[in-house]
Amino acid sequence: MSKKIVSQAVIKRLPRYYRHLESLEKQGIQKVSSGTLAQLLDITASQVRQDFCNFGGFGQQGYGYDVVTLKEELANIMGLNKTYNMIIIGVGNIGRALANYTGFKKEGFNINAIFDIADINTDGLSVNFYKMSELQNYVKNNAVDIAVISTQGKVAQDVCNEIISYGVKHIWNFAPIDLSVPEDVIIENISMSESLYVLSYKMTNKD
Amino acid sequence: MSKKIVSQAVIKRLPRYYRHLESLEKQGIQKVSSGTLAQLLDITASQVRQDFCNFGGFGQQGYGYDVVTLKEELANIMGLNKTYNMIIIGVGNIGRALANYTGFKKEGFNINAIFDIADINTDGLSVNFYKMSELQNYVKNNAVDIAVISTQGKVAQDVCNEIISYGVKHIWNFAPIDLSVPEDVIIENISMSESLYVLSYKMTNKD
DNA sequence: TAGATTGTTAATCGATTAACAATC
DNA sequence: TAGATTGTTAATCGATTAACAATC
Repeated sequence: MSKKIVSQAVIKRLPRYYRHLESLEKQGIQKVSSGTLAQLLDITASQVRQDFCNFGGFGQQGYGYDVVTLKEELANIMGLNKTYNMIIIGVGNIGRALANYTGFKKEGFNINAIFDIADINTDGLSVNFYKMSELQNYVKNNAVDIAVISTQGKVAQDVCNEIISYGVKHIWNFAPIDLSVPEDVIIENISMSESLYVLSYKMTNKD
Repeated sequence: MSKKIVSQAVIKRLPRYYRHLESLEKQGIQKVSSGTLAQLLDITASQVRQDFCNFGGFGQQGYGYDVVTLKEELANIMGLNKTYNMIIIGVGNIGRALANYTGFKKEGFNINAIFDIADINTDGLSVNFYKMSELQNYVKNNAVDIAVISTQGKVAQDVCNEIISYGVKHIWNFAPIDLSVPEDVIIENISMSESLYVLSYKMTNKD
């Protein structure tokens, strides 16, 4: 059965809903209305209901949404109930930060290894380090659901091609480049410089 | 004179155009057509021309766009021809990575100081460290165009309020929270977890 | 029951795409 | 001149907002 295609705009709001629901849960709040969620996300109540309607609707007329249930539904939709094995390629500042960040683990994202071309300073690195030459062998012997690319831009495409050739299908890309990948490979880009330039744009063009 | 309002979607594409133009320039390519740019960004040529038309249009019929000129125009539009004084608040993994990253400097983004509540390990930190108690005084005596918030989510709103009270007007937020700010404060959010969850969504829902 | 609030359809708004005259 | 390609208007498509019957 083919699901309705959910728009990119909706998908990007899901993590925000989730975050606010976590916070409501922590505050011991049991139910929430589309109006309240709308205020929290700074969108309209109509949009909140439309968004959830994409997935079937989780509310109850006259009551609203049960916080825990809605949170769990969103976790399922986003695949946060699963475990992911990840590796990082590129031990720059970002690679190092990601390797040492423990926050993703509680949602099932495990960072198992970090790779670089060069022998690097592994002081204070809380993940096993390997040389790039060991990558192929590593991927052969270990599950790798997601490869994080945190290399410099100029080598990112080569690294990307290499890991895809080893069978990795999902890439989280921090390198400042638009990577080309085959149709069946899923890629998500995050770019600090793009974000900073947008800030700079806003500063330069305030009304 | 009030400028035409440029949509968020267009603004987000500007850094990508810029990046590809830098690359074309480096390759020694002098002119580029909307069609070629469209291929590079994986959008339509029509959209490329519409985007530039928002700012007046920089091309020449029958020829295309001059790479260097277009790049410079976009730099001006995004405010990359200026210098920004920045401080970082929060010496976690991300704060540390940003402090040590030197790549933004060449576009005029200078990171001058980094703050934290606690006395932290300043080994390998390439930016001056201060305690939060010194923040007010620092802001009084030094220009701060942009404050980067890289604290934990739970203290981010307090930190945000504090720096705004000292007169800082522009915030680059890495904390996983939707900050409330006065109307005249400009904020740009970047969220790793949101990006990772979008990836996880795509993996879970590949049609 | 009366009030609240959802799910969903219809209306509106805005962004993307198509088309083409202008012109280099 | 002929071919290429822009800038811009019009058409289409998609996302957001409004409205309201259903119902808890």
